[in-house]
Amino acid sequence: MPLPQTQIPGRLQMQLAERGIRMTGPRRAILSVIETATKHLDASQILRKARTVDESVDRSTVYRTLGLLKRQGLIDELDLMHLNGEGHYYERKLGRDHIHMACLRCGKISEFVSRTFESLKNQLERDCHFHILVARLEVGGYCSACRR
Amino acid sequence: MPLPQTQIPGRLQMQLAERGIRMTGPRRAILSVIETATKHLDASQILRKARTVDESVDRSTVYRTLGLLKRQGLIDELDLMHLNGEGHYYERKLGRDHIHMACLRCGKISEFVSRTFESLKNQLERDCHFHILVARLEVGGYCSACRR
DNA sequence: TTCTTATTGCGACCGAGTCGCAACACGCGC
DNA sequence: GCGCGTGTTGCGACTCGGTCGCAATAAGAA
Repeated sequence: MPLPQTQIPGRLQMQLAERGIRMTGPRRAILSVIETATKHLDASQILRKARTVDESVDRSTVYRTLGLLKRQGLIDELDLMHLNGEGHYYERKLGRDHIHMACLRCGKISEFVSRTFESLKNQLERDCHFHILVARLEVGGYCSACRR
Repeated sequence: MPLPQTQIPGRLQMQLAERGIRMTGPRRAILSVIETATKHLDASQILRKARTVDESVDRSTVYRTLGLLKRQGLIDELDLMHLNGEGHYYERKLGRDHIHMACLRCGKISEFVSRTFESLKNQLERDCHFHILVARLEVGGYCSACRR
C-alpha cells in the first residue's frame, strides 16, 4: 500500500535529518511544496500550497522555514527582477548555478547554465581573493518571442 | 565667484534636460545626492541627504524620482544581497556593468569589472536570443580580509 | 513516559514602497 | 516679464513582505 505523496520523505527532509534538525508537520508540508514545485514560488504561494497539505500552517512558519533552508544552503533566494512586486522567489539548490532571464514584456523566466559563468566565478575567487557562498546572476530584457 | 556645489548642473541633470524632462527643486536635490555619492545609497539615505539640500523633499518624491531614473536607464537598482534589510540600493549607470561582491561578515561591498562578464552576456544574447536590458550579478561570501 | 528544548500559531508590529488628491511650480507662448 | 496648462509635489492613508515576542505545543532523547 503506497504512502500518500506527502509522506514520502524527500531529499530536503533527509538533508535536514542528516544535520540533526527536528522534523515537524508544518515543516514537512512546506518542504514537500518546495520539492515538488514546477516553477519559482514566492512565500505566499508556498504558504497557500502548504495549507492544502496541513491546514494550520502559519505565514511566519513559512518564513522561518525558508530562513532555515537558506542558512543551510539548501535553497536559493531570487528576485527575478521584481517582475511582480517586491517579494522573493525560492528554488532548490542543486548542482551548478544557473542564470535567470526574466522577460520584461511577457514575464517568462528562463534558465541558462553556462561554463562561462563558472569561469567567471573562478576568476572572481582568484583575482579578488573572495570566497563565494552564493552567486546570483539575473538578467532582464526581452525573450526571443517578445523581441522584435 | 563659484556657485554653491548643488547649483552646478550635473550630468544626470543634463541627461534629463536632453530628454525634455522638467527640472524641479526636489529633483535637483535628489540628483545631486546620487551624483556625489561615494557609496551605494538606499532610498531612505537618499531622502535624508536630499533634505539637507531641500528641507521639504518628501519620501514619495524620492521613490518617484528613482523610478524615473530607472525608466530612463540612468541608474541601476541593486540588492547587495540584502545585507541590511529588504531595501534596494542605487548607483549611477556609467560605462560597462560591474559585479558586486558583498562580504557576509564585514558587510564590505566591492566591485569588479570583467571581460568574462561581457562575453557571458554576449553568449546569452546569442545562444538564448534574449535581448538584455539590465544584467545584475551579485555575489555573497567572504572578502579577502574576512576569509580564513 | 517524562522532560527538555525547538518549533509553532498568533497577533502586533516594522519598514519599503505605492497611490489618490489637492496644491503648487516649471517653463512655454505671448 | 506674465499668465496658463500640465507635470510634479507633499501629504496621508494604504498595501504588502517580512519580523518578533510570547505562551502553548510537540519532537525525540533519556
